[in-house]
Amino acid sequence: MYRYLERRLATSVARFLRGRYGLEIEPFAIEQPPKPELGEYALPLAFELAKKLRNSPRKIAEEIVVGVGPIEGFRRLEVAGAGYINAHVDRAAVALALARDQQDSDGPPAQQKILVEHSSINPNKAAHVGHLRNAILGDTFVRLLRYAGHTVDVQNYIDNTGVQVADVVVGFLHLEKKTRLEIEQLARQPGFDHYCWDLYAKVSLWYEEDSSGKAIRLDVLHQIEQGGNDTAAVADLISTAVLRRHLETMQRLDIEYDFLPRESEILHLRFWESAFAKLKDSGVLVFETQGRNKGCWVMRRAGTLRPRSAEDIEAAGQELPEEDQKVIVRSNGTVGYIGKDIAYHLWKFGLLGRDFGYQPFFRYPGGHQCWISAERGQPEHPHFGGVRQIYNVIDSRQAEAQNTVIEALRGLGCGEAADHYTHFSYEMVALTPRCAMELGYRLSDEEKARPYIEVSGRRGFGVKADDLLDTLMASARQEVDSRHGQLPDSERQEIARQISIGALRYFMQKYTKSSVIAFDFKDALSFEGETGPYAQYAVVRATNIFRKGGMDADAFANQLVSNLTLSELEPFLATQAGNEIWELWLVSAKTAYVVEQSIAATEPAYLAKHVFQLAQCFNTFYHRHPILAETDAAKKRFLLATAAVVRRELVRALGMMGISVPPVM
RNA sequence: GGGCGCGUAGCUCAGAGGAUAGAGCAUCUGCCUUCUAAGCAGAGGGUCGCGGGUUCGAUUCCCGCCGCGCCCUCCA
Repeated sequence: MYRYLERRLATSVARFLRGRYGLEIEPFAIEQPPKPELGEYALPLAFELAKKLRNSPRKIAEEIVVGVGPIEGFRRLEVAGAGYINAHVDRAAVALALARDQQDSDGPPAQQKILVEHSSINPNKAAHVGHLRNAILGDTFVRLLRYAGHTVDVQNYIDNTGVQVADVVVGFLHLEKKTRLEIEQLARQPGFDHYCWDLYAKVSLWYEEDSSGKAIRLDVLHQIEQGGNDTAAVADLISTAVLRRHLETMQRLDIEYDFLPRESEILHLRFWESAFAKLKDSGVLVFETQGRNKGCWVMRRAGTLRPRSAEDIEAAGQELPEEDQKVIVRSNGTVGYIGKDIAYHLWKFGLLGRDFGYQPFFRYPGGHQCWISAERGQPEHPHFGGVRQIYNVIDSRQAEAQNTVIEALRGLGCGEAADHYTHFSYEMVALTPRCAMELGYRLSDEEKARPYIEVSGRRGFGVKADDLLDTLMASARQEVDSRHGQLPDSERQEIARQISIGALRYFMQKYTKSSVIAFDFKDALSFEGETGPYAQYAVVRATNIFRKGGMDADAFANQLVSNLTLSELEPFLATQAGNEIWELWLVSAKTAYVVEQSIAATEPAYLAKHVFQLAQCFNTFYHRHPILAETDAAKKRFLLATAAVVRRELVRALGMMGISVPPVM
């Protein structure tokens, strides 16, 4: 609604500017005035035009206000300040449309499938807070896209043949001298991923102390990549068990996947062969015959194409400077991970000419089936890949690698695919020095002085996802017990679960992507202020009003759709006194607009801010208007309608954040 | 050295050409006989890293510095 009116306003003003002055200056800025009584939209347009039209901003604004004439859905335009044009909407009409839950119709959404890749955790140890940020951002983005009407496939890429898995295999076979049977037994234990966490740190330490380690690692890695041997079997056993643990951890947060493509299939189904041929033919890859990278197939690293003078290019010829090279195929003939990634992404866009086999892997309690790649799959399976648009939720440290893959696609003549390849880049989760010390890690003086310290799997340094969830759960449970001791244990448990998830998911989404999260238990465990539970609590309060009043909140909201009339809203919104409550309706009307912004900017934090604003406005309203005590029947109905609509929008927006609301708190 | 990002209140962060720079936490002062205080109201707290430039207007855009982080391996 908000978005729709903004467009209508822009079109009308643009039409006038064209007709009256012959000006084409769309798009122009449309912002929100600082106070509700100043209207819903503000155009600073006249300031810009002042010089062009040789007139004062105020005069121009007046001319525009008079000239544009009436716009459907708007009460009036007026000049304010030194030359702002403020637009006032027809409040009651907007509110009625909102109460009726009328969605802006942009025509049918494009039914093109979108592919979102997120999580992609190395299956060699337990997931940590950094992985949680990735998965939560990715999952919320999926929910946003689905809310906007898109069909989305969720993929979680599994690097089950890389060095990280090899390291843990080295740990089991060479350090702990475990047999395959013993590893199998361990892998069935509940905390297997946590066991691997410690083992991985132990192996990393051992490499530093024992120089023979690196050679063993290389040998193990080669055997894993090759497949069809005992070492590879052990690696598969370990990575599959850890993967299951990761899926279970994410399940705790209501995060599910559709498909798990594995690197082992990318290798064994020879995806690279097809990609390599294309890359050579198109000249994206060149064979280096001298210098450091002699004998390798290399390509230009993304971001190194600097504008150079003609002479420079002449002198350098076709040569790619060594520092701008990225090795894709090593001199021993093996492929690096960017090469595999290029092949994988050609598959995503349906440009590779090969496909995975598919096997069912994990069934979620709701019945949803998650598939995994296989060399020989089932004949019947859903179709994955071959999409037109993709989003990769990968942290910013891989920006250059991601851009290199995009440039490879472009170089292959797949510009269309490259344009629809979005690296959903976000900053890492680090620990505050205080948090690191609380966890018992020794820090150097230099580290203590830093604002944050990077998590390191190699050092076993970080906060494990399950541990954080457990801590949050215990803390929430304590709060629930202190308030609702009379409720049965299972109910208290479920409420605590919802609150702990709400706290965690909100925490991970309230920061913008470009901000490093310096993790601290104090902030993450907070249930007050700008947090998930704050927003959940606002909904619970709204629910309570209806319950105490002998009504059902959802039923009431549903009735409004057909029941409510313009004349019931008009008297309470069109007045000065209505400003404060109108703000609540206005913020509620913005949900669709915020969703659009969040998707366009790949920024879930916009949605989190919106949720908080809604909850905050509602709490103020709640405090100022004792609804059930209201004696004026018409006013009471209006206040109830307000509560019902805000509640609906809050539940909806929280749902997109993957946060559900308990019945009581 | 090159690339990317960050620097805003004591702390953690929003804001990205426009109206008086915001929020949460922390500190202090009030408010539970009321639809639940996981809440509300209020107070203090700012040379928006520094210096230039563009503009009617810059915390926001451009340039140059300074500080911090990440990436730049025939690792993934």
